[in-house]
Amino acid sequence: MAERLRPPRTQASEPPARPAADEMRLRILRTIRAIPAGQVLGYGEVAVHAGLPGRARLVAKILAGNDDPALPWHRVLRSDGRIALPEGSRGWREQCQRLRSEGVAVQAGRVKRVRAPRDLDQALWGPQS
DNA sequence: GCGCTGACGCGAT
DNA sequence: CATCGCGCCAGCG
Repeated sequence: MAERLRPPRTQASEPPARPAADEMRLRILRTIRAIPAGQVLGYGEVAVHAGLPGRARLVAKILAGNDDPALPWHRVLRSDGRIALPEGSRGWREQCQRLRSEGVAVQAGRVKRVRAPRDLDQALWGPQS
């Protein structure tokens, strides 16, 4: 066999998985659809649950271009519990309303967490205690 | 192929 | 506790 024309990628520390664009897209959408009503999740957390750690901005990108009205996009917030959309914008108001209609307490565009900031991973999943 | 952008995250101030 | 700055990562011109 001929030598490898492809220089070896130094596998010092496992290379981050890079699924195809639509694959990532599907995983992210699937994760968001899995968030139960009345609960919320951060962009970064969605990415992690989708098996795509570090792709919080990709999650945002997907949501920005989403057209599916059935997608519970309103259950996705920033890691600090704040709504990501520009305050006062149409989407912002809509998100507040949708969350409240599910029993989520929203104040000043922010969802109250049950735990300390460090436990967001868990807290975001269960704001209802 | 390069550089800029963005519904982000997190530590520092 | 509010802001700022810098890092990350794909998508897109």
